Amino acid sequence: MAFTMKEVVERTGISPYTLRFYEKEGVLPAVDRDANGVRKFSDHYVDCVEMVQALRSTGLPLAEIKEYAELYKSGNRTLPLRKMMLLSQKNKVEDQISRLMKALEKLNYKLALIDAQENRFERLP
Amino acid sequence: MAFTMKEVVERTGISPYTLRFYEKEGVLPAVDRDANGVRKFSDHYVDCVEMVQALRSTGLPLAEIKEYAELYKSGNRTLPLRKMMLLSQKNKVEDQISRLMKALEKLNYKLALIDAQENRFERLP
DNA sequence: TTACCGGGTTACAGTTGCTCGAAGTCAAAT
DNA sequence: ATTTGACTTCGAGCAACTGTAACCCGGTAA
Repeated sequence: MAFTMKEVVERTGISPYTLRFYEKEGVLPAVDRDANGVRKFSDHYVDCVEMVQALRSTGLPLAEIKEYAELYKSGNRTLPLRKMMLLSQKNKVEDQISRLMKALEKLNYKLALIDAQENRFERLP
Repeated sequence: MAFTMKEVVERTGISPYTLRFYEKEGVLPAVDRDANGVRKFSDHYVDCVEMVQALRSTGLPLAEIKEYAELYKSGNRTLPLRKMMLLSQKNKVEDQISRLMKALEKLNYKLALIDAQENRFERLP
């Protein structure tokens, strides 16, 4: 199952610029190419892309994602370290979620104020 | 109630660099100064800072926060527009939260895999 | 055949949102 | 007297893209 660049872009929502950028930076491994040098992405590669995307979406810097990828390549010896990284990131994500919830509350509060304000206008003689 | 820069930094967690940057960019209004040109922040100003922080923490670009601030300055005439901005941002925040939840699930899944892996090691003869 | 399309390459400039250092001023505190 | 901690402007640097330029290459359609 080999995907084209276009398909991977559709599947992941990551732009081709970014995919190439990740590859260049070593965040993603070098992609297989066909005879013409055209990238063909394997299922497993797409899984990698999705993992990078997930980590990135939590704000983990590329440098650390790269580190994680390298640990992954180094085999099972690095499992405990990778586990620690994931646990630490899990905590950060939980923090982020609660911060977003707070922001959401603030937004709702502001919206409620605006509603009150609007109703005051409507009640003017 | 006037606060010093230091107090505002402590209260909001925003760095002095960033506060000055926001002011310079017009995201925050010009601050009152004392005779020596030292910034003194009013209660209301700190509220503004917190609103900017909340909006920013949701990923709203500074340009749009600035726009919002300008609408705010223009008075009640702009209420409906501001309401729409807040509603749109509310939706985005909800999206973000659900994306983070997904990322969290993925992390938990990976962690579960690692646990399974670790247990397999422990069971080796 | 020619034209176009969609892919490839390198290289580099631009954007956003900070983050920080340099280099200087000034006033109050030790 | 000196240190502390504000302030100023300017400008560089960073992360993570995002996009442009200028080129190549192979397959398909008119």
